[in-house]
Amino acid sequence: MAREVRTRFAPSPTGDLHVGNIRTALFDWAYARHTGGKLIFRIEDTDRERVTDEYIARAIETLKWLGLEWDEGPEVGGEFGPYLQSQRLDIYTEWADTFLKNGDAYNCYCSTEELEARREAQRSANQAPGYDGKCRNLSDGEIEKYRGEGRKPVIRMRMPDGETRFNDLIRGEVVFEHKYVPDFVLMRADGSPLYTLAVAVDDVLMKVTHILRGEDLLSSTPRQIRVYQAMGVKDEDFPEFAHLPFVMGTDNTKLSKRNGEVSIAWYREEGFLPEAICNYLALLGWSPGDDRENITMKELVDLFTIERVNSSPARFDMKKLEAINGDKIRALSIEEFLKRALPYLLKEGVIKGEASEVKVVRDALPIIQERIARMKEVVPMLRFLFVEEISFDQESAAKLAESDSQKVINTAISALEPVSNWQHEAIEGALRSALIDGLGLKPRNAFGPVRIAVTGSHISPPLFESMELLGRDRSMARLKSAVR
RNA sequence: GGCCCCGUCGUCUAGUGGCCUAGGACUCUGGCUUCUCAAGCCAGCUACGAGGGUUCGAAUCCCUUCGGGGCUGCCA
Repeated sequence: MAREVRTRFAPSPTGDLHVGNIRTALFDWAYARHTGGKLIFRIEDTDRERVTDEYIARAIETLKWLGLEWDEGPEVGGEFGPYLQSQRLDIYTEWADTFLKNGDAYNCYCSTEELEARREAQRSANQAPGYDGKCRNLSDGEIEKYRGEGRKPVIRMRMPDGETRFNDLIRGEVVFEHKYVPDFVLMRADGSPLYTLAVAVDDVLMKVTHILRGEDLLSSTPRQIRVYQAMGVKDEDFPEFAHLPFVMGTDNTKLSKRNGEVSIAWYREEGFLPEAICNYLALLGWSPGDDRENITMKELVDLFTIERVNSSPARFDMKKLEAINGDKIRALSIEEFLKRALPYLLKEGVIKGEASEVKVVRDALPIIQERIARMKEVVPMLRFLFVEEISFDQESAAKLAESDSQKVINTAISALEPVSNWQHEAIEGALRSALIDGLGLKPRNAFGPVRIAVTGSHISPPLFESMELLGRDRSMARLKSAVR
């Protein structure tokens, strides 16, 4: 009875994969891994006007970056391929013909304009809009007449009377009366299949056992089930459905550009770690059941069950993602941190990638590791180490020009001249005795001007370590050039 | 309009009739620490949408209601 679990992630890449897509992919992946089953990655590109090769390639890249490896699909193949629906057109045609032959489906000659007009009439008569079944039982004469007019038919599925009842793993039993499920189109007049046909055929042929997908597809489920039935699949062989709650934007509307970035590519550029994105997304609609929140991918796999998935929608919260990202960054080893930080520094031109630069970066990472929430922040944090001339923002420049600041810097220069052992302890010792003990300043007022002179900003990594990393010559030069 | 789904702190959630004077995390506020910024630590604010039942007892069960969302396509 225990058939192997086979889940599938089947996006229709009409753009970059977004937060909602990935949350679904993550759950599909986690469930497959948890059960020791297989994850199938299938591209739903029956609408080739909107799905491009470029988007498909980016979707593949994004999943790989996140570490959501699939067992069957593009690049890896599998015995039930091909995994691009655009390459399976013959299969859909064949099934549509079978449905036609068996009377489960019929040719519909209604034009788009006619349908729209009738829908409008239904609406104004306060009836539920939907196909009225006009072509369900056409006589030979009528068919002849339509053909004579040059009409090309679409293939429409016949919904029988009755109801569809299924057990959603997340929502429990759901019932749809067929009077609210009109006959739907399986194939366009040009012979191209629609989602409703392709998705059901593929799930059956690819032996998918569990369909985890967004709840927006909940009301299309009876149509899928209808296709299974027409294909002759037995009830007990139907896939199980689990409709995941939405991930929404902060303002309670669907997540979009308006209320938070959606594209995973953006999060990557910004410096969110893949494991942080997965960790956070896992918490949107699922929880491990105890107070744990910072979990690894392995723990997610171990703990993930559909039973623990929530049924109510979740709001996406950037702040919390950032908090988790910060935790993940702090958990990185220095080598790993370095590996992940380098691309950002390279991209912004902070370093060219020379070995000497990389060494400086490696030495600097420990002091900034707990100060950043996004990897991209390594750029402003470390830039001062690699520029010839530092620049000041207005506030810092003004602060530096104050006479108190000038006095502090002059004193600091004198105190630092004799320091030959340029280690942060020695630097700190010299500055403390000169500025705190000598001038009687509070640490804050003592080190502030020095910090600005050396790093260019009143916000920086720890001062003494920064000066050590910068080196004696450059540190002194910056102090001196800050004197007016 | 119709059908379907959903409803615990601002947000994500724990909670499946007594362990709940509702726990954790993020955010926010205050404090400690402190060379800035962070990190860390401590404290605080704040929730069972509403109304009826059932029960000795309800966030948990039932009904109604209100609110939010989805679908209603020759998109997926």
